[in-house]
Amino acid sequence: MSRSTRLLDLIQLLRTYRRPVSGSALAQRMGVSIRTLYRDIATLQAQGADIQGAPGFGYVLKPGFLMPPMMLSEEEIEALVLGARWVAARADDELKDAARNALAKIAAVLPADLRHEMETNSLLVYNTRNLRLGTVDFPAIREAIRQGMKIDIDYADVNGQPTTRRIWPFALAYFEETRVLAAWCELRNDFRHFRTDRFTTMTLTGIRIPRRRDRLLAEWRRAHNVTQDM
Amino acid sequence: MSRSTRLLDLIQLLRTYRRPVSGSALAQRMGVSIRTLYRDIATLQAQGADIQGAPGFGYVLKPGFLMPPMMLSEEEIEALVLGARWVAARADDELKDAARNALAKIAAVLPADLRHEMETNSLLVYNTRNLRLGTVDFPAIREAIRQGMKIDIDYADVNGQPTTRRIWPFALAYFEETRVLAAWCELRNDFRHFRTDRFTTMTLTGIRIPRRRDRLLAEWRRAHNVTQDM
DNA sequence: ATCCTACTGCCATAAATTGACAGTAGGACA
DNA sequence: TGTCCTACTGTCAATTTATGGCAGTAGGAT
Repeated sequence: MSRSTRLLDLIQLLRTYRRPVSGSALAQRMGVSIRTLYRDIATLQAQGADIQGAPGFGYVLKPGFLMPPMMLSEEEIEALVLGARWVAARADDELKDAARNALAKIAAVLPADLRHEMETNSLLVYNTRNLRLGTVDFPAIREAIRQGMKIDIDYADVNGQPTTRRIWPFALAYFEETRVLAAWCELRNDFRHFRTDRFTTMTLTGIRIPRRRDRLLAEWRRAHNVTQDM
Repeated sequence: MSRSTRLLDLIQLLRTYRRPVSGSALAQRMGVSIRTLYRDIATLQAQGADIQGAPGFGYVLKPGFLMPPMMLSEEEIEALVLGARWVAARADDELKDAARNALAKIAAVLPADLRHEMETNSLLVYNTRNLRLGTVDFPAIREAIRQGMKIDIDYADVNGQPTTRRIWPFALAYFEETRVLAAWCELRNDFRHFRTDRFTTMTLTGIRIPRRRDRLLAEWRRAHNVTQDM
């Protein structure tokens, strides 16, 4: 048996256990040495499997590695597909792929009739307006927001010279034709909004933002009286 | 990338396609030679994946492969939430609720860390343009499309009197400020587009459309040379 | 203290993966 | 009919990866 099929089998085997299993038991079931079993576990963990092991205990696969079956109503499917299509039409390529992949994964765990509903959904999105986005690397921005990392940008203000600022990005707002990065600005020591088409450069610093993203977002909402109820 | 992770990725890639894909396209996406791609396909088939391939066509993955998809990635969650927020901001109330419910159902199957990611996602959607939608009952339109039911509308054409038409709606297109219903018009015996803000009345007839929605959509796409790749 | 277990490093051997090239074949289309 | 796009197979040499064994560390339960 090749290693790749063995890894798939190992996941399935782990899924059948509710209580911890020892590595040697798994190794015996898979017909490999204990050393190889440890390597297989490590590989699966590297791929995102939440396998917990403790000395003297054994292994358990925490749920959340594979998608469980789901039920959605027809209208919920319509909403998801429509939203994903807007993302595909309007966001960057990486997010577009992510939307496609998300729908495909959801479709795979829906019952057949709903999957058909999803595939033949006919709510379409067309955009006629041009986006003015600048040359910014949006995946990098989203990454920085997710990871809570400071970034440096050169920003051309409306009335003034371009300035270099270190900011703490926490939200990205999608408007019809532009996108605006909401951040805490170290230069101004306050919240500031940056239109992405006015960036000239952007550098990830790798420095952690000392505040939690959701806290910054909540504070910013209070400060600007902005609400978005989803 | 190791072969085992590549095989998993390949399944997921195949899941995102509904139409046949050529082996060379897949090979390019996966970053391997065509020869290796053929070997990977063969390996997956040997493990039970129902991948159908035909010379001159490409490959399709039939649903129902034993292995459920991997859990959603952070980026996929971002894409779904962003899309749902656009729906919530831009669609009718029923669809907005549906989007919210869909996210809740998805959140319910996510592991804790990803659920947190979903809840604190900070890609926002703001719309400044006004919608010109008329007084149409959008849930009823969507229902008619889903069920494949004819409807009667009074439509004020640009250059002429309002006319009453019986139409076969099969798609609803979301533009920035308007929505357009694509339908087969019994009056003109051809495809026609109806801006929803030019309807004065709309009546569900309860009469079945004698053609399948996806067929109408495909024919309309051919006739108008429209593509939407999701 | 001791037992069961997870986990790591190292190493020599064995096995697999890979890309390249050449070639066969099936279906669509002109 | 011929041409094009594609699936698919065989072979081979170079490279990469997998494997088992062994020695050793460490954590937790009794």
